[in-house]
Amino acid sequence: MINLNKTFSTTLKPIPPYNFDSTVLKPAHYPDPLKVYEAGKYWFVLRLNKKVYGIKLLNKGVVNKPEIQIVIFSKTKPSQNEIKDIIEEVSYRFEFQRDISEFFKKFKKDKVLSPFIKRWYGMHGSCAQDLYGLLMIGIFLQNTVIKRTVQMTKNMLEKYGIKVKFDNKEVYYFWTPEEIIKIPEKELRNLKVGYRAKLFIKLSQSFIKEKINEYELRQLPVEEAKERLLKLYGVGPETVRILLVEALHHYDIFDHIAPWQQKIYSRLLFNKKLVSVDKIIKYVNSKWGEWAGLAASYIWENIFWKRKQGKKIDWLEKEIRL
DNA sequence: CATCAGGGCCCTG
DNA sequence: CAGGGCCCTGAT
Repeated sequence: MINLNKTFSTTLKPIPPYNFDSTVLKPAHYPDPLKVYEAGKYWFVLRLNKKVYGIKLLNKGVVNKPEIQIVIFSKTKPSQNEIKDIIEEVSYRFEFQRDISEFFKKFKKDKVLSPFIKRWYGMHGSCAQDLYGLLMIGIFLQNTVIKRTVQMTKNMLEKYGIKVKFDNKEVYYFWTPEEIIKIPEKELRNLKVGYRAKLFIKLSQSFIKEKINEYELRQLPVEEAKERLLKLYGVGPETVRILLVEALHHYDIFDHIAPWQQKIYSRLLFNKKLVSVDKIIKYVNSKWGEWAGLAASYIWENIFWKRKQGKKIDWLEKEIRL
């Protein structure tokens, strides 16, 4: 267990509109011990430049005049440069400086989208993990049910991850690639991750050897980033979609739908049980173009927020199998 | 008790 | 390009 103390705090001003809660928390995600959320508050662990920080975000503003207090917890007092790097990284992950007002201007009167925009005005995409961390999550999701995904995540984090205590919260984060490649595959398999054990090792080796540079990937156009990520062993169309949309924040891609998602989109967009994947993709892209990915997320997250807020949606429960 | 699909992907033929 | 196999687990 790593104990961290409060060492720095400041207030940031994201570009409006910025909706804090719907940006930091994505109820469509499976429950994990990687963050703690309370209304207007968010705790997570940041691994940056070989150091470990606890980060607390506090909503101090409103959607049209957003202010976020960021509190840094660390072992030693961070230097000015360290602080600058941390703030830059957190700003990227939560899109404090991304102006998406164009999206709202363009679609506030859109027949389909307008009610969702009204409800979640200022919601951005976000990802508290780095690319490597999200990739690990992507592997946990492969070819299984959510219950087992949750179990595998817990097993692996408790054995090989780091448990960080700060601000009276306990939050986990992932191991480093360097650490996990030293573990024999058999030992990983003992944690009931199955064939994924091999993937964790191979992928971690790729991150070290091929020097997969997240910062470089962030600069690439979506198709180029996609091409590079698909070269990774164990990364296919669904995992790459997760990485592109969440870790690399691409709003302009909507080209893959897994079967369980197909059922949900069919209901949400067409009010039908099952519409072909091809038809859904064409519909979303033709309607919302370069904003297709973000538009889809407004419709997608909305139903999961309703669920989180206690609304019973029988057909949805059947599809997500928690 | 046995069988099987599941929030994919790789490999083979 | 289709289809089998992979790990394990809860559901049937």
